[in-house]
Amino acid sequence: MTRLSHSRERMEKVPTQTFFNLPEEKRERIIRAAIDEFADNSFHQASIAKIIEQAGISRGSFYQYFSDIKDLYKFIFEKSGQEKMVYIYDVVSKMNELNTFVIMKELYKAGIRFANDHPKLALLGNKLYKEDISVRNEVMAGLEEKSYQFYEDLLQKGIEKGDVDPGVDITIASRLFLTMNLAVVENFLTNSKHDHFLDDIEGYLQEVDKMLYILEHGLKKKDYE
Amino acid sequence: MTRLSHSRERMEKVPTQTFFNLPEEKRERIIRAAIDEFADNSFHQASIAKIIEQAGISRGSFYQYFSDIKDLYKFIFEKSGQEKMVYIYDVVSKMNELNTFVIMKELYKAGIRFANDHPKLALLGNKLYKEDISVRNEVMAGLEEKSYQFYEDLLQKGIEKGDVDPGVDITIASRLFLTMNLAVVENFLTNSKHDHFLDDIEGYLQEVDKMLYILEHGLKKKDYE
Amino acid sequence: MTRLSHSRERMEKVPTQTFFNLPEEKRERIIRAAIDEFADNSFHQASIAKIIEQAGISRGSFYQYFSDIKDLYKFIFEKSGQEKMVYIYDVVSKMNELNTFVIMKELYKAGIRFANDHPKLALLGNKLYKEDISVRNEVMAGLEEKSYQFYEDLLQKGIEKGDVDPGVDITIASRLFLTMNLAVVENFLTNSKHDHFLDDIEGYLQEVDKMLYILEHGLKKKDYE
Amino acid sequence: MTRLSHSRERMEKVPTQTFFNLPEEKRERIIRAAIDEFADNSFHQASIAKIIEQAGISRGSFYQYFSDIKDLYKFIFEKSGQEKMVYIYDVVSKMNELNTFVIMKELYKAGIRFANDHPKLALLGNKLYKEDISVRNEVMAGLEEKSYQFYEDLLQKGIEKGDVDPGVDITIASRLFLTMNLAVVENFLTNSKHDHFLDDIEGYLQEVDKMLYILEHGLKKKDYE
DNA sequence: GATGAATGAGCATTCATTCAT
DNA sequence: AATGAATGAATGCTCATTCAT
Repeated sequence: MTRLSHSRERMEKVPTQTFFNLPEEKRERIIRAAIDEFADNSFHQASIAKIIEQAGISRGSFYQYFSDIKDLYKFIFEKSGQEKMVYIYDVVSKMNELNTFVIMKELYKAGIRFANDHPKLALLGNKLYKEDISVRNEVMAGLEEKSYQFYEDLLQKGIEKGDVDPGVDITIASRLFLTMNLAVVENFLTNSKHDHFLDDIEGYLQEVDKMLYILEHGLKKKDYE
Repeated sequence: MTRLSHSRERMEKVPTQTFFNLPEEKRERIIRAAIDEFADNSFHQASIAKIIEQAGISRGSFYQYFSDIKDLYKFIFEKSGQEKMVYIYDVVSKMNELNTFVIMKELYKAGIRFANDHPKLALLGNKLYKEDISVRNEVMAGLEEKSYQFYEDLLQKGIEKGDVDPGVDITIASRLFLTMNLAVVENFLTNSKHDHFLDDIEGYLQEVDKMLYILEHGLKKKDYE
Repeated sequence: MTRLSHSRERMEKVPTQTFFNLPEEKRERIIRAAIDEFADNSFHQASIAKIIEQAGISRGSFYQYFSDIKDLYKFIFEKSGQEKMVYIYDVVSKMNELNTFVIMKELYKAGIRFANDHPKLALLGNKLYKEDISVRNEVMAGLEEKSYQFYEDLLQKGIEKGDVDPGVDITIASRLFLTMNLAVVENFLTNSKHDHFLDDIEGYLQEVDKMLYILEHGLKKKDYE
Repeated sequence: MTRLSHSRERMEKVPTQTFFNLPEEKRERIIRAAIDEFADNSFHQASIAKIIEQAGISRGSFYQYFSDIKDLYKFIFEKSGQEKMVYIYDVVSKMNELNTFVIMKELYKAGIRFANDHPKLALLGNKLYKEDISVRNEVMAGLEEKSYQFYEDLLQKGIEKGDVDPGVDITIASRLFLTMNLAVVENFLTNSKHDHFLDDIEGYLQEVDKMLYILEHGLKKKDYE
């Protein structure tokens, strides 16, 4: 199990070096076409034909850059993750100073901003979470675990700081947190497409507040009220 | 002429009458094959070829029973819904008497029991919620709205009963509730497949309790502790 | 060659006696359905499925009445021919007395009236003339020859009477005559469908006169004018 | 970006560029197979399977050349039209000088010669005129009108020249002319297939003369004779 | 490195015909 | 005599992948 790395060593680079040697303009065209296709279709529905057509490259070239469509999917997904990191990073850097629920709110906000600036990347990412576990495992390759770990750490620190109820199950809470995050982004994307009430992103963030209120305080009526 | 109108009056049934005229054993075989296929594949991935092969019927026969694969999908989904209702009904009948959070818990439990007894049906139902909105609309035909309405009513009554914090946004909470329910079932199915710690369903229900604890009390540390 | 009748003797009746034993209402329903289908579709496009559906009979029954769709086609075509005869008969009975070109005109008129009263039968008949020679031979079984013979006789008598130019080739003229007749009916059916200028059939007959004028006098400018 | 627009500008060609890039021998094989199939079958009866089998190409290749069978049909029909033009052109170039009935005769002769040299193309063309109006419109796309216009112009000029009886209805006469032309070619093809009396095309042209005699002088007995 | 033609297994769907009841 | 379920060959079409140039 520790020797997973063994099989990795022998793998060819994906995408191939050829792809990275491409003039940037062309490489970008391919990436853009792939993003469009993966944002519009599920992994299995996505078609190489559409991508190469929109990118304006030949069928043969595609296979010189990627061994199959999964390679491309992985690559795009990783790129998207890096892009998202830019939005998350600010929050992470302040994780120790701030109150846990403030951090949560900021994380949600970061997610919304990312979705606002890069709707297709956000869509694509959300789509992946709906894929079959087998697809997810192949494409994300353990990255999902990392996400959970991140949220678990956040909650653990929250307990230590005295913000979070130590009675909660951290594993479960982290899953809940991630699920809600996805739902929030999905909801945002749906609404922004139909463009009602979304002239300003701030308005939408208020909706998010309501959801976070529930996450923070629960649904139960407070006795002291 | 009277005859003609007779046959005309009969609405085109889906599946066809032919299907219902089949000997039960054969009909069941087809249903089982369809459930297997839809539990393993997304709507678009599911293939008629696999279904007829497993069911042991001819290509032509399939089309004498169903006008296309969507018909079959719809039929299976409705059947699944009816089956699930059996599990839900008990809870619904006691909805007025019980505390809202107890009801929620019972609803989650019912979902788990359904998933335990009919894992493939549960899987298939969960899969549908991950399909594209267009697929969902075609197959569910507004049933999704009904689900949300059900939860909204539950919460509204909860507020009236004094169980639920009137400050929460009901729409958002109901979505959260449904999303979590799906996540719970998905989690159960995943774990029960890998069969660790799930020798008894009761053990798993304790996990659910933890999730519901969060939903009820939130993540925030209680000051009065 | 004279013994064609030999192979005929051993043939089973088409349609079967069973068909003729049917209650008239049902038999008519089948005939009507067949006419509709054959008026809308070419021989090869016509589908048994549509006919039995519209007629409200079972698949099995169809094959108890007709050995295949060709049988039905033949039967319908013959019936149509008999119906048309009703319109032609008047003219034929006066063939000896009248001027040949008057007869021609009356024949065209009879064709138009038949098409007006039974548009579907006329359509179906015209369609048959557009079918492949192989289809035509199978379905009409020499009836086409009879038509030509009829026109040839008419022209021959016309020559004898002194109406028709004895210099014309009768065989060719009869073909021309039949072709034009088909064109006239087709034109009528097309126009009556789009229903302009066809409130009265008389208006249309004037158009026919123009065509017959050409047939009678030719296109050449008359010197004595 | 300039690249992208480049590929976009290129209209989608039918057949595709791929088809035209093919080695001539292969392209010819496909064309020949298509002509055979369309000469033997109606538009709806014609099958891709037969064409690719005879042409010796794969199913997939077919769809790389043509988007569907209609594309191929159109292409073959246009090619056939161009080929026919070669035969017509001589006559057209002399249209002003010659007597109208001489032109007609030459046009008929050109049609026969075309049918003699390219019997399958002629057959296929004739077949198309028998197709449903919907098929004709899709494939010919208004070309039919042009044919009628051509004949109408011929007749109009004939009247002006003093050749043609100004009393005739040009529209009707042009239709008659086209219909007869089709009948003549059809007749020729039928006879040449059964190969009696057609050892020399000249013999057949005499038959045509007889038909044109009728078209010119009409069927009526000339009084001045 | 780039190309794009070739491939064939795969898909859903239709249909005339048979045959046991 | 009537039924209608079963069949499977045939249809058009898509697609990821290979490979010679």
